[in-house]
Amino acid sequence: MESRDRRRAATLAEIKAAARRLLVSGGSSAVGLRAVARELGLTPPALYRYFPSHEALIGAMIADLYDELTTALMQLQTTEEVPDLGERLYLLANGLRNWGLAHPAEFTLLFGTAVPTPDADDHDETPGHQAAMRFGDVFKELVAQIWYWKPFPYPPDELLGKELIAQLTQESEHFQGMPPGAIYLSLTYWTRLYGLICMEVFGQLHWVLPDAGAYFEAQLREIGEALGLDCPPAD
Amino acid sequence: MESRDRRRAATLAEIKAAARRLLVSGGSSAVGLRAVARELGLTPPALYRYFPSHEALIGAMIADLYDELTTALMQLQTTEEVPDLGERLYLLANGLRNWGLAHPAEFTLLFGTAVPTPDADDHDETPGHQAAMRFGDVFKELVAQIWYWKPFPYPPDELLGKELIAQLTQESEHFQGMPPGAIYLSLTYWTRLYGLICMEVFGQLHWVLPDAGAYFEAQLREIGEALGLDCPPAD
DNA sequence: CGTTAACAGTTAACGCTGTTCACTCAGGCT
DNA sequence: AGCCTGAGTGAACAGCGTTAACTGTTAACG
Repeated sequence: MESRDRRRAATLAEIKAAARRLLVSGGSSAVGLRAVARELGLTPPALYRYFPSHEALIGAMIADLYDELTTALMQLQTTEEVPDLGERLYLLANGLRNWGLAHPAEFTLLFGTAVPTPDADDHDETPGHQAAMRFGDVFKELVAQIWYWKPFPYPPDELLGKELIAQLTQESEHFQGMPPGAIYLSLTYWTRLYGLICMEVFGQLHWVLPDAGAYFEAQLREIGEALGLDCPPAD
Repeated sequence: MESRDRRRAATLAEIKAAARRLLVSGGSSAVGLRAVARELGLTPPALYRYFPSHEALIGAMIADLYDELTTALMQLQTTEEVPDLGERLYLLANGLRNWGLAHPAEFTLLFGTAVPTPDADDHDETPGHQAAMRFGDVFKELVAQIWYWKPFPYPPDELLGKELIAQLTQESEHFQGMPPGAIYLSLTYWTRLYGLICMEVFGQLHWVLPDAGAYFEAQLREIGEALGLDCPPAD
């Protein structure tokens, strides 16, 4: 006999699975409360035993997607033994890109939606936010590893300005004590990667490059080189 | 007495104005057909005299927003006399950023939504697509001006790979005959700008930098320097 | 000038959505 | 055994995009 909580957890998983299915097949607008209920052979109000609102369901799905992406990227780096840190950066970047291209609906939900500002008063810790931070940590960790394995050259503080240096210094603890200039450079490459992948997944790059694969690789090579890693050569 | 077409054009403008108002105040989901009608004191079916569907209304709004952004950026470069091309790049980049920060809902609608792939068969020329291309041309033009004013150093072809070079060469005509390496560099900076602004507007940067202004300026300085332009110093 | 046709706009309705309330009914706990 | 929690249902409400049939006004044409 299945324990009550177990049954509940099972249906909860089924709900999220159905929601995910609808998201993939029809985009975020297709994942409606009624549609999910229909998918499970339930009546709409039944779902309110599991989620207080439609928005909460979407939020839970976002958190799950972040976690899925995070573990997928981490596995990509650990399963295949990769002693080379350059290879790991390459795997991480390509993994993120491939995930986005393979799951455009999910990617759009995670990265193409404006997240409400934390309001600065109290960091509203929704599950989605926490999962997003865990996702960011993957990159931060790798970057710190690269730094402490072989420090890379970074721009002098004068170029960045006092204010930015101050802000970056405050973030130093989250980057395992890296100097602000190195954090700046890491951030630069992170935003470059993000912009690249967003533009490609959102189709914003089609107008100039029908296939952005080669472009992405070149960018990756450039970044790896700047970080002092040896990357596979072009062609 | 107002001509019939004039009255029609007027109401059409009012509809789009109301839609815009709703977009600003409540995000894209607030732009409903019925809500727009309510805003104008009309009944919902009346709007079908002006737009064949709700989606068409949104599409028209997207096209308008692209055009508004495009002309705003062009005016920014022409009204104030700016002989210096570095200043113009600075104005363009900051103009785009400021527009995005000032109009997050509109920005999200334009850049945070996956545009359906052109299907490669026949470039479906919706008004939105055309307007998006006009927007892209602003950047292409400025970059070409900078290039022909004072060519900037670009990476050697060996670093980019044959395939990418071939793709970029094909786009050379849209960049006024610039060499592929220079197009590559221009594209690099465009994607960097895009990623930077997207991350900031979508709130993806809050987690590491509460105020991305200084960071953005440093990035801009870096880009300007690489293009051989003199930019204002930090602080 | 009078007729006609096009057009803006309305009312009513359909099926859809998220959400709430009152209810049933089975399972687990004391 | 009896109660009670909780999963699930049915009916209903308001709002959504959309369609059809209808009204009145207004421009155009014989």
